[in-house]
Amino acid sequence: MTAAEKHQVSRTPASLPQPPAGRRPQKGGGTRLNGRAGIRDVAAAAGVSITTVSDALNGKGRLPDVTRRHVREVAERLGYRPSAAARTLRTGKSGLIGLTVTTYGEEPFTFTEFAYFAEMARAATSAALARGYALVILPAPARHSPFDVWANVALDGTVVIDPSDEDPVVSELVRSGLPVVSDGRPSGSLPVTAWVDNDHEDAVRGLLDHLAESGARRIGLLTGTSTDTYTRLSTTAYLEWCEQVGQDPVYESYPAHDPCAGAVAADRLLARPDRPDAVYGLFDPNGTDLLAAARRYGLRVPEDLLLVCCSESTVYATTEPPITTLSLKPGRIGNTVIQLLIDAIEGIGPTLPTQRVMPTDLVVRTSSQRQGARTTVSAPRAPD
Amino acid sequence: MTAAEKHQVSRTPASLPQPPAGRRPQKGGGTRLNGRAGIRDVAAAAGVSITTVSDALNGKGRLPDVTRRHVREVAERLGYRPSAAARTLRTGKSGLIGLTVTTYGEEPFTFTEFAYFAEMARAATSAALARGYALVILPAPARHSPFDVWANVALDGTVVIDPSDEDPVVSELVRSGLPVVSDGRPSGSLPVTAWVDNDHEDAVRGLLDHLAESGARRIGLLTGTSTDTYTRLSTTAYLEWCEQVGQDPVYESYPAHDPCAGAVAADRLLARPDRPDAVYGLFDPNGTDLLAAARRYGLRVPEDLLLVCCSESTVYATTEPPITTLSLKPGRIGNTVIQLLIDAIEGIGPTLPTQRVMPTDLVVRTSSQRQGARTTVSAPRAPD
DNA sequence: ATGAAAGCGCTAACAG
DNA sequence: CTGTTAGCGCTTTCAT
Repeated sequence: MTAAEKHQVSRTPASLPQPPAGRRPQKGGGTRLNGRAGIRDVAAAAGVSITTVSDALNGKGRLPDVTRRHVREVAERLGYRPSAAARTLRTGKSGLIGLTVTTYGEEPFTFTEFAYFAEMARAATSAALARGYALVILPAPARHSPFDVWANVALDGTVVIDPSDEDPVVSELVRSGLPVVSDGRPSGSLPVTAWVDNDHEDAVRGLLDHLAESGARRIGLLTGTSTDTYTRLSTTAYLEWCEQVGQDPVYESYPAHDPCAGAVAADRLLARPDRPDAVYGLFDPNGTDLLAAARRYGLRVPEDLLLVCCSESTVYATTEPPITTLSLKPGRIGNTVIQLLIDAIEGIGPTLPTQRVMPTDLVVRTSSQRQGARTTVSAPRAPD
Repeated sequence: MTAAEKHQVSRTPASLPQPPAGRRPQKGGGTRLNGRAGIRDVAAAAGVSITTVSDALNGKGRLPDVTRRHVREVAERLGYRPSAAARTLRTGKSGLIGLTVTTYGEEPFTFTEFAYFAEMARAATSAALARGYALVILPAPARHSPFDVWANVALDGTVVIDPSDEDPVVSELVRSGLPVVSDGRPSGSLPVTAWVDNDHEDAVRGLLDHLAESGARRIGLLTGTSTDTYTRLSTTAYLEWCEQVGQDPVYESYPAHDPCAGAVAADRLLARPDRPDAVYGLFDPNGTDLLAAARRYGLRVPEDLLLVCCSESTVYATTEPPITTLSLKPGRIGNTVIQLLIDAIEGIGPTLPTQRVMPTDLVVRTSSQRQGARTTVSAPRAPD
């Protein structure tokens, strides 16, 4: 006698059967699952076994087309929806990818706050969906958040945007064997599965060259006080470039996540005795702030001051004048991050770790083109 | 050593006698779970049963504090992470909430594309997280799209932004018993669990009054050709308002999801023989487009033309001149939607259906304040 | 106070 | 080709 038979119980509706051995409802019978049909209901209704149902629905076995079609029909008729939870438990794959962005400052949740994140997230979501995965938005690991949402979600992998040094959650995830791909080089020695980042140094050099082409003699930098790799690499590249062309560095730093501090720093930069005749701002709002500051000091852009900032915002196309921006192409990054992650999840691709450096895009507008400046482009620097 | 140690010693780890049928693999034994510790490993290591482990970790049973602490310690030491999949399967709750936005036009995925969605999603994510849920971004159900993703994720409920008429996925979800809360009144007879929306009619009346206060004699409208409730309600309110004050309606419609069409429509509106001296644009980009069109026709804002548009974008604070905007307060909506949905999921609150109408916010800037116009604000209309 | 056992619904070996 | 069976790892009565 099989276990099933042993547990078999008559489907007497209201009668209270004695509780011994099995309370299992009849196998082919009643509707469970919170009123919805389960795989066994479909099997019964279609007159096949649950295996056949599973195979028919997943295109797995080598069933005759008739059976397959029939089962699918019955399933449809019963409004059968397979339980994702059961499938996940069984297969160990949830089809879910976590997406986290490190929050700066006091803000609880800065997702979509900045054009960069918004676009990156959009692209990532889209790319994941295209490969059959969905994204779960998860909070940056605040120290001891109330619910540990992280623990309650079955993830196949995680994307981390701008992981901070030694991020505890990331290490934890990696240690537990979950693939983690980061947008931005991991600072410290975070052992991510892979990372994607821009070639920030190259971008800065290119844009400084562009400003110099436009006639800039002294280029200033608006940078951040934080130690993330973006800020660090960009600033270093600036300093090196200055040294190379023999210009004294002129820069102001401020805490990048403080919106007011940026405006103040922009002002400070233009108030200096060694006022630059061109400025590159590392952060999105710098363009607006610098423009405002320039106005206060009666500086015309681009006649008296050339301006470039790093931003994904479209507003700089319509400012007065339009401002040249460096785009990090977050969409491309989001897409790449997801491809890498899913490859890792599915065991495709190299056995890691992988890193991908993506190009940036300088969108040249009026603010960086001085009237009468040469428009020829200098030959690319020789690789040294 | 500690009480824990004592506990462990007194609890002689019962070497299990051979189970009757002997089919079951060793219960307290080896490490499964893809190399990670399972609840049974913890139980064995702590010298207790898996029940006790579960209770200890979930704060459920009435265990002595010592046991609880001991179990937690052991779990921590083994790096035990409970399987979310198993928990979900067992409890029927995943802690996951779906978030969908109906896509317009051909775009594959417009999530975060518009400031409204971005902010709404941000707030919703934040609110969900605060109550222990995470959001899963899901694609709008394109006609016969890979429905797969929807079927492969265990959802406790879903948020739908701007559901289209008779959205098949929504009906399907509702039919299968899943709570669905929509942002925006469901068009047609979509049987959502609850919905949240702005009082669009009131908003339009208020803003038209404001324009009239500022001296507008003929207010034009830039509206959409689509039939969604937002467009419909706003347009109707406009027409009724016109009738009420005895003004001939002056409006242009265009397909709202087409970015170029908006600029053209703005131009058309200002090119009319019965050119309005004030315009309200229903969609985000209308402000910029109208400003550009006004410039082309040599109209000064606000001297010759008053301008208001519905937008969440911050750019209108810094345009020349700054433009008055109607904010729908997407953050508030996102938060409310989530509260309603989680209440429904957890069985709190009214037995539905619920609907919540949220106020809007007119951010008055230069573009709607004609020089010399009265600045007093009319008393709010009495509730009728 | 603690443990044994029964599954949640599904998929994957392995028999027939 | 199709069915039987054994769990995936956890929560939960129920019995001790």
